[in-house]
Amino acid sequence: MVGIRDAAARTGLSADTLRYYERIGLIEDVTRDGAGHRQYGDQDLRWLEFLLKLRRTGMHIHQMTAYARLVRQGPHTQAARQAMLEAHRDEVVARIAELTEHLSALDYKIALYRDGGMT
Amino acid sequence: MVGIRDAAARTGLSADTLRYYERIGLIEDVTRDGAGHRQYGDQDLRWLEFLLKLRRTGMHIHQMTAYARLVRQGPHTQAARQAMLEAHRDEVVARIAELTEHLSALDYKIALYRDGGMT
DNA sequence: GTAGCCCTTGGAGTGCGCTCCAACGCAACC
DNA sequence: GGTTGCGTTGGAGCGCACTCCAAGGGCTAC
Repeated sequence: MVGIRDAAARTGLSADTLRYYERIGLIEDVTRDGAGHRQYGDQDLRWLEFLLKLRRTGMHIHQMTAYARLVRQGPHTQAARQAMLEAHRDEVVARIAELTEHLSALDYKIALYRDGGMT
Repeated sequence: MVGIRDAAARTGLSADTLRYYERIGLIEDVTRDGAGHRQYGDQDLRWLEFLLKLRRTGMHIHQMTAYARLVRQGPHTQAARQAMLEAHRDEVVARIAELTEHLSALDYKIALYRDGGMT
């Protein structure tokens, strides 16, 4: 069990963002210590790391809250969750393809500069 | 020479965005017809397509305006422009690597759902 | 000449994802 | 018991990249 400061340091999110994520329902209500301070367990940290992966691959916050809601609703939402992840996966694949394509254009332009062919 | 509507259609940007890009100095003042309407030439369209590539690879608007400013200043800024593009290229490569890495995590999770291993 | 349409402008508004703030609480240490 | 330090809350503010709006101008068709 770690405080919000440590949870922030471990996940790379800010303490403000952790509180924000809780507010919008991305994280289930975190347990509190005697002073009312949040205490994050291993499960919380793993969930946060997973959320961060979704976020860093461009999933929108509202989709993430939808996914989180499904998780909370229990095992009968597995198929829906799987479908969400698969749809997102396809978007990530497409994004990688787009970046790779534009990268060649960028490389081509850089080569022109290197050859002194640009004015 | 095409009007703003056609330029928007061809580049995939909106007419509003084209005017916005001009306002912030991303595009040099576009020539106008008798009625004061913008007319985009081939060179303008090629420049817009290049801007769009930078944008779609995650370059920030203010970096793009910096690049545009260098182009306007003439040939003696070639080295600076090349450096900007190379730095951006490195970011794109890093971004692709990150996406690819997170993609495996996503695939792993999807496989768990497929095997019925998730609750 | 008037209706319809597309364009112009400056400026305000929007949605996203945080980020910051003031006011306060509690616990520990001197 | 005062100070320090870390946390709490609700709500306001921010930066980005557009996006929309009202008011108006000019061309074309009828």
